[in-house]
Amino acid sequence: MDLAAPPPTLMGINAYLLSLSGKAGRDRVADRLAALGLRMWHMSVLAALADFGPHAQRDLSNRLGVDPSDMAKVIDQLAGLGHVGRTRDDADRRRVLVTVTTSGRDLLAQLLKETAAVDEILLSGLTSTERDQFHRLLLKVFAAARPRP
Amino acid sequence: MDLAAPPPTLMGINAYLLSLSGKAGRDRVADRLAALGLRMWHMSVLAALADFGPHAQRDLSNRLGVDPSDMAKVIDQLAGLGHVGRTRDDADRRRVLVTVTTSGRDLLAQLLKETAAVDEILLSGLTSTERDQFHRLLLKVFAAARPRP
DNA sequence: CCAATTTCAGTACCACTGACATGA
DNA sequence: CTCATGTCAGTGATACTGAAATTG
Repeated sequence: MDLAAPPPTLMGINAYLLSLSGKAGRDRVADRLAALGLRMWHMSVLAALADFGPHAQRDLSNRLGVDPSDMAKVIDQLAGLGHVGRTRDDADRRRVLVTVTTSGRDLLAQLLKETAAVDEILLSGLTSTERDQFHRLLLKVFAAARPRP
Repeated sequence: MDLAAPPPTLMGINAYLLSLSGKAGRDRVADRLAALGLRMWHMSVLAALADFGPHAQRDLSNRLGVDPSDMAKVIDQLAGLGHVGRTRDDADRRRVLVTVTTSGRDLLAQLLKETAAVDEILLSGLTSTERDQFHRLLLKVFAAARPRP
């Protein structure tokens, strides 16, 4: 008996496979980003700002599904490194307008290379056609899994 | 601008999609199992015992990728509920032989129904053909993601 | 004496909760 | 006064670390 083989019963459960594959992927990304003192949320914030422009801090939390309490720390660190700028909104001075800097865009490009390398590992067993299929289906699963009302 | 839309840049990263979808699936399973006072590892242990027969505790840890320190607690709880039996191995008295009981098998069947319900949610956006495709590809991704030497 | 297995206590990390200050 | 926003300290769950006890 192969003592390393996973139980066939569990291999039939998509939630189980998804959960462990996701954790493995997250850990691999985390390892690579830890060398830069960053985590996945830092990349998410930079991507949201690059894609959609300046955000109020709360809008960033909503879009990325991150707790506002944690978002404060992430923005703090990115601002300290000069990757984002933080200015009070003149129209509504409760709001903090967060914008990405040039160095932030450069950092994002670097982080995307790291995640691409992880993707290459995760999808190493798939052909080019299968990778396209998987990504297309995973987007649908992501959309169905996300809503947590 | 849709303030809820996720950044397109992130939607291109499989590791990101996998990580969040996996977490969402794990949370949904956890919610359903929490009502029974159980977690995903309890189900994993029962499945391994049902599929492969009795295990030494350490072999269970290796097969499922769970820390031996945590496995002790999981086995303790399952034994307390009468779902597994624990006996010292006569051949090597350092080892504890864990076996699944009838009530353990019944519990496993019940837990599998819960995970099937979660799978139904996660795959709700996919056709029958797409579900087969996704599961087949996810198995390959799982195999590539698992090894953490 | 050294290695393997199980067990326990302590640590680190992450996500969330609740309370507070500021401002609309 | 009320509501929204941002900030901070604390909590709970999870995973790992290190050491002790038992046995080979």
